[in-house]
Amino acid sequence: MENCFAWSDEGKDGSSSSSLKGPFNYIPPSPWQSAKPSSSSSEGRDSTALRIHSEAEKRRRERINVHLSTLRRMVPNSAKMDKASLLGTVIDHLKDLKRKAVGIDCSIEIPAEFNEVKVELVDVGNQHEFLPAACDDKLYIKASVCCDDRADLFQNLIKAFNRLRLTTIRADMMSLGGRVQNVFVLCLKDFDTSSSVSLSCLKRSIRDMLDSVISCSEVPTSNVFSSKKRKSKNILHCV
Amino acid sequence: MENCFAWSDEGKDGSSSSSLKGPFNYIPPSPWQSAKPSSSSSEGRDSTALRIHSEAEKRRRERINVHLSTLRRMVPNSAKMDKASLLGTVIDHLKDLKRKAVGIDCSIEIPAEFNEVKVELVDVGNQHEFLPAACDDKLYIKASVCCDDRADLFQNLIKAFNRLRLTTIRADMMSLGGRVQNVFVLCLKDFDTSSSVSLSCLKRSIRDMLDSVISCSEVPTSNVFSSKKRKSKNILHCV
DNA sequence: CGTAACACGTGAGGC
DNA sequence: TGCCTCACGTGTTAC
Repeated sequence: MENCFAWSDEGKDGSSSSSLKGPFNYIPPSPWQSAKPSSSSSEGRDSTALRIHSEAEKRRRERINVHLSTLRRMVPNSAKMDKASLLGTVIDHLKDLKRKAVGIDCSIEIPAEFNEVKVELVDVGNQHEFLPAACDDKLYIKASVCCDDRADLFQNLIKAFNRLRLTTIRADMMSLGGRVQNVFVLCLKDFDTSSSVSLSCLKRSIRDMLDSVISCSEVPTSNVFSSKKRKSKNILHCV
Repeated sequence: MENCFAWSDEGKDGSSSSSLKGPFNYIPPSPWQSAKPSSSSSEGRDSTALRIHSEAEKRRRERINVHLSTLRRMVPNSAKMDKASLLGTVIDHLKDLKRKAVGIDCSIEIPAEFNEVKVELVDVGNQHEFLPAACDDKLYIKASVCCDDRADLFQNLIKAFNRLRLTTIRADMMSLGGRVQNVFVLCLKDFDTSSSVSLSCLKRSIRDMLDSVISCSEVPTSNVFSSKKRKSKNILHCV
């Protein structure tokens, strides 16, 4: 329904068919002899110009709306939002992500007193609407553990990740008073997005694995960081 | 364009009133006696309705455009971009930041063979057009050093930051083969955005300070990480 | 009935 | 000149 007024679509033939345009009954100055290009053909040309103009405008609107739809897919809970609100939340997300991107929001926190294991999917974009953690056949997972510091903890965790075919992309760590908080970003490569693998099942496997690693009661022979080092780390992260 | 011919839309009142629309030269039925509400006021009411309708539409457009302007300020080089392209770059930035936010892009790299000091302002938003690193009177700076690992390096750096009244927000570190790469996010609080402080001067101060700290030739008594620890870190960051 | 949101076609102005 | 972008007013639909 691009142009319901496009009666003489190509406009080649002298179609007086054009007549009706607009809601009102007008005899719009139809191109009487459209075959004749010049002379008094300003009318026919105008209608053609108007047509291609409105079509171009439609294309422009569509281009914008496609991008808006993409943005709508990228920010959560934005379905049924009007355009202005959508852009508003996009702005908020952008600010938020800019702060996150440089670590200002300090997502890694002081190690808690109690042991804790967390596993969550990492939302990396828009490729898969209901599978936001997948991107380019890679699934990203964030796993964090908080427990007593042990010398072997770190490599045990890495080994366990490898056993689950998870690649460690990045690790943040913070140690304080014999407690340690580790945050890992893991990557599951060659992830088949069409498979019916249960993500919650995968998450549970990782969680169980982490639980077993940190509850493995080895002697806390020595902390990872020397006391001197730990002292300097105390200065850190207090913002 | 479902029904472009829907002139007698609701068809309630026999309003041919709506008449003027479109580009044709009509004397728009101005509210002759606007004081008189009813009677044969379908004309006046319609024109009033049309007016508030167009005003509301104008407000809606403005709301959207305000947000677009904000977005334009938030993404670089987007002045003089048309709306569609602007939204496209916003989408790209959003994807990019989402990846950065979770550390997938692994901005911290393997320590290089040569010593290196980098200082850069952190772009955190839109508050100040030509001062993107400032936000809520805070100036954020990212400083990274790459040098030989020494036991005292870390706290010396922290102390030096404190001397410059810089708060350490976050520290990433990676050690490999006796070399260390540290990345700090620093915050300069109560930053007066209206002052004529030269940012390049501030950056130079920080850079000079870092240079002097890492070139201070103390004996590399012991590395920060134990060899066991370093081994496990080698597994890391290889993606 | 009002209100709000959207798509549409069109005039204006910039290369 | 022609194409592109934008703002505008309007028709239409949904609550």
